[in-house]
Amino acid sequence: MKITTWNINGVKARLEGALAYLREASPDVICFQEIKSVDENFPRLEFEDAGYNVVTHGQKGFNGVAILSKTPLEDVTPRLPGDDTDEHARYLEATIATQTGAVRVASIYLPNGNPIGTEKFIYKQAWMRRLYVRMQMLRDEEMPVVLAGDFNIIPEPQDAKRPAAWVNDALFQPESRSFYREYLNAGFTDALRACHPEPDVYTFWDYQAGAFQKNDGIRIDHLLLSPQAADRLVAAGVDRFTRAWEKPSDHVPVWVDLAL
DNA sequence: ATGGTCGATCGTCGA
Repeated sequence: MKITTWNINGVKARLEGALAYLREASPDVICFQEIKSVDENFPRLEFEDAGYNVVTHGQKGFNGVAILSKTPLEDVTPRLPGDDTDEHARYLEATIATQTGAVRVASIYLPNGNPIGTEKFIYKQAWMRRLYVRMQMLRDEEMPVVLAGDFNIIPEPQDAKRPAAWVNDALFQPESRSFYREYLNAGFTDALRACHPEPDVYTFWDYQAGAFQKNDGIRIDHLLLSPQAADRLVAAGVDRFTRAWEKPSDHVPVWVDLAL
């Protein structure tokens, strides 16, 4: 079972590219972030025609997440618990039946948090703390869980071509990296790093300054597996070829293959 | 040092 995450940076701008990717890669499940669309304007029919069930949690102008699955999505719950005043559309969970049972999947768009020293970084830290609480709950349910999304965290220096360029960025702050380590220490597995210990594994290249041509990237899109999912880990990878397409997203799809 | 790129939306924010 192939589960993919992709920050598409606007579903309207990326519709043709996203449909082309689904035809080519044919993931069983794909989690989108930054759909930048309200639910009513999401091109649901186009994705349904491509063979996917669709659930969205959108908002006007920015943010917004979605989960698409070849098989039905059940127990769909938007919003990360822990702050009823948080209006950002950044989190969506759903359950998908498998041959051996079920897998719980979350599409996550963790706050960017820049610039540091502002409310935005405070909000990011609170959000990371709320996610940690939710992850402990999910882990304790002892079922396969996949947290898939744009975490906006560069976990280690090896996850950036030029780590020194990010030392004042919210994505590489000690607080951000510390939360990521807490997620791993809570029992979750970084699927991509587990399968690819080599250097130069990136998922995002800025649109500016020819970053992709220079492979000046960072690894910020992650797939975290609960123990029951990690037990079934077969492979993981980055589909960086989409970054060379016309009108690319600045992120590329990251996938995991689980024997579920 | 500045501006450099996108998307949503239509002046400006978010990334």
